[in-house]
Amino acid sequence: MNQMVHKKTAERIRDPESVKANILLAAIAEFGEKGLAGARVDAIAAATSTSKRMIYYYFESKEGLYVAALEASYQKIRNTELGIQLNNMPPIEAMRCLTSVTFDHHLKNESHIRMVMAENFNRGRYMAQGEHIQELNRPAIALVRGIYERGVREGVFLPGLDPTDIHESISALTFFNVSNRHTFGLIFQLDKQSPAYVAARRENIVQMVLRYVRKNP
Amino acid sequence: MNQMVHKKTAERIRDPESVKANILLAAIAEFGEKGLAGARVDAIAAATSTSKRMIYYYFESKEGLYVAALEASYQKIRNTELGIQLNNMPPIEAMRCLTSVTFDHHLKNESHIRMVMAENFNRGRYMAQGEHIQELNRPAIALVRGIYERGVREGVFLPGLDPTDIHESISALTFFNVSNRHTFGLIFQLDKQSPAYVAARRENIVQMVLRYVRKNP
DNA sequence: TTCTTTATGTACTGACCAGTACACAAATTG
DNA sequence: CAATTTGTGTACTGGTCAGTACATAAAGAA
Repeated sequence: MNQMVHKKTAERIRDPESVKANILLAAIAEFGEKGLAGARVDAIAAATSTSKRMIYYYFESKEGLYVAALEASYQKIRNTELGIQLNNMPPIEAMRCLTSVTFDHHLKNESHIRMVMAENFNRGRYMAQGEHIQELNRPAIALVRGIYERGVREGVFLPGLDPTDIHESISALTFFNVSNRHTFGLIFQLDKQSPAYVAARRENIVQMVLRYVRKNP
Repeated sequence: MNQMVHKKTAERIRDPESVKANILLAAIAEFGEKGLAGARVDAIAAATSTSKRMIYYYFESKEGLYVAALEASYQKIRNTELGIQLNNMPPIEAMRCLTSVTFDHHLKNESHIRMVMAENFNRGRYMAQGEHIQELNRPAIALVRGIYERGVREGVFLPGLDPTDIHESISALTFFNVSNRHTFGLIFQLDKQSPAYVAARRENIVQMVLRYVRKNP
């Protein structure tokens, strides 16, 4: 056996909440980079200011940590979301703005996109275990619905469309632009990072959404 | 040491090509299910009619097998592709048909979708090593371009659009419908497998594409 | 103060798993 | 027919890694 040598000095100051938050940040980075199977608990521990022991103390298991990290990632993205006021724009402008901002938002948050990719690869097994991830996302629909219904009332949007469906299309187009850029870029020899490409693609997606919802003049 | 007991009877018949093909099928299944990091070479071996030894004999390493499986998956999908003739339809019908068939094709080939998801999660690192994956996909663009240019000539499509961009949008909408159905379905409480949902979503995507390319009457 | 609960660090273990050593058989070539 | 090349199976190994045993300190309760 050997002697444990603990620092008696250096006054370990306790702060459970910040330790947990610290672990979660490292976990999001690692899981986002490597996925559930590829991630290493030791690597996460090394990236924290604490030890592997604490990961198991607070999160039980690698899977437990993954669920918490997934939830934290959704929480984080929710907080940094669209601070813009769309209600005082005319509906068409608002829809254009929403789409364009969503496009940029996805581009700027690759790490979250990768968490979502990873979880879909797991067929949503772990997200189903998270308690309140679902509510975190509902507001997105409310946003689209608000704009859409206003547009219908004002007679500029085609009635009878489904806001959830519109949201899904916006998500699909903007998410894929980040998630699949590697294979797509390789196959079609596109530099998907170039400002010219990004600007063109953003505008094409905006047009696609607008032509879908707009009532023909 | 111990004695190797080989069957001298039972006449091992050699057929390298079919052994390789057999391994690749098992590899696509395993990598598609678990991803590169999650896949187990032993599991792949167990699913073949041969042994782990042969995997290393023919493919060098787990990564080597992964690259080959990815390529084989693209090859496979290419072979089962759209056998329909679109050239004798009017452009609008042809575009509707292409989109709708692509939608169903993606739904029917989850395994390939998952390989592509996995590879994008790897940031395309391995696909870049494959020799001819890229050419395998070019025909898809040619198809869209053909229909689009015909539509422009006949005056029913808006000129000035980019066929690659149209293809990307069709891919995004139909790919996302499969790739992200788990998280999306969970968040918005949709039964994305129900025939009613599938039919509605297919039609909405078709409309979205058509309204994008069509010249307004 | 003493007891209990909460929080923390270090070193280890046992399972798992990519890759290999060894043996050898079947086909091919000379 | 050798001799060589190609193909195949079995059993093992060395490293990796999720999870834990043990020890103990800080904070709070009694």
